[in-house]
Amino acid sequence: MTVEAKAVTTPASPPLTERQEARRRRILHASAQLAGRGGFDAVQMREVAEAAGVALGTLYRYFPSKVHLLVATMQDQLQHMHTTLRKRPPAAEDPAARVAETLMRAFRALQREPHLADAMVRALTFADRSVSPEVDTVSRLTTAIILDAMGLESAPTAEQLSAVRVIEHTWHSALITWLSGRASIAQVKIDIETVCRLIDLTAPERA
Amino acid sequence: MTVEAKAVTTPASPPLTERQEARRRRILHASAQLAGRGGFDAVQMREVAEAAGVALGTLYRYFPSKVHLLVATMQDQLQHMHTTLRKRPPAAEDPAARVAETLMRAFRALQREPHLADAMVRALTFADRSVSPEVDTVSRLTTAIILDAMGLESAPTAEQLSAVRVIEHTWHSALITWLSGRASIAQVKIDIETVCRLIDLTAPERA
DNA sequence: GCATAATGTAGAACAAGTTTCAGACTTGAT
DNA sequence: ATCAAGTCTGAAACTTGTTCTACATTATGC
Repeated sequence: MTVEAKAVTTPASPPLTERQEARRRRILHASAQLAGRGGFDAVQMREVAEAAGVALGTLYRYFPSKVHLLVATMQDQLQHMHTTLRKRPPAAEDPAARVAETLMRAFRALQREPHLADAMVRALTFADRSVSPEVDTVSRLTTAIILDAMGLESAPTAEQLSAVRVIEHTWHSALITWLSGRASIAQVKIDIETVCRLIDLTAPERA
Repeated sequence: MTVEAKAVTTPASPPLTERQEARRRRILHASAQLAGRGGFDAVQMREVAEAAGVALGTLYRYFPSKVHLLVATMQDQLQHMHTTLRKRPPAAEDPAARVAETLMRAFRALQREPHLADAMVRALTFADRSVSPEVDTVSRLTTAIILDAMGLESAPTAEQLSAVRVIEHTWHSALITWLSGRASIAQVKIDIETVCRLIDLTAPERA
């Protein structure tokens, strides 16, 4: 039996009423919608507010900046992705290949909505300290997805966690180079496969 | 005798007059100056123009956007870094350690000017397609630095180039996490050392 | 049910990146 | 030396993220 990842969710500061939850949802939906065509620049706060049927001030109460909004959007999308990926776990045998397979699956999903990917990833890497908690949540989610894919029997070692961190770095940065047209899909694939080799290197057996 | 990296410079589109070269230099200096305290946000185009003693329109003729300006600033700084690093090549024996040592040295240099680092790295990862050529130049420079540090006897293999790409990804992304306060200096060090292990993995001897 | 604090709305106002434009200044070829 | 083309300047205008304000609506404790 493989290790279950702990639930990775927001701390849910104050409980929201139903209408508030609905507003929040409408906002995130509008955000993803606008991001879907046009990417980062197309997500204009006024438009998001209008599309969500909410005043600009309210939008800012829910998400204190455009970057907060887009990072929350990413969190939302990642959640979906995680459940989707869990449905059909990677087929490969060794952990490295499983992780590579999972990331490539995620990558193909992103390719279907490149503009949305652009908005989310750009926001993620552009986020400054004021967005750290939210970005951290996204990071934990990503880590959970990768650890899931590894299908470990037991808790990961410190070395393995380091490898996962590096994989995450590569994942984000490779996405950026692809989104900005400086790397091909094939190149991203190679980069992912290359970095996943670190997993073999840090397998506990080899100590 | 180790392989000499080819010169990595800008294509130098139209030759600039002396006064233009001086203007360009003043602009870059002002940019680095302002970035040095305050980071990305402190680099305000009007202020750069004023500090450089040029009109706003002129600034935009030289650098078509703030991101272009900051990426050019990074290019400039990297150039310095490269020559500085070359003066004292890394002491370690194996290539992986040499690269890690070099990157850590660069990292320490950045730590001395964290705000400047912030401005440059944020601009680099935020850059969209319109800045691709400039970002590419920065990337080639970084690659050159890493290959230099490896101290190869012969031209790098495709595998080694992949490893270098991944190292670069990790380098940028790790810097981001450090700059946004989500990773400690120690953590960045670990990440760098972890990813550098890929170099051993791709050494031609092991084929 | 009511007082009140919190939340939401509309819209103006502000900040900084970017664009535009008319006129002055350089430069380079003749 | 002169004319044309290209460059620079100063200043205003425009765009979009963000903040603020005055007022309406909703939620909550009593």
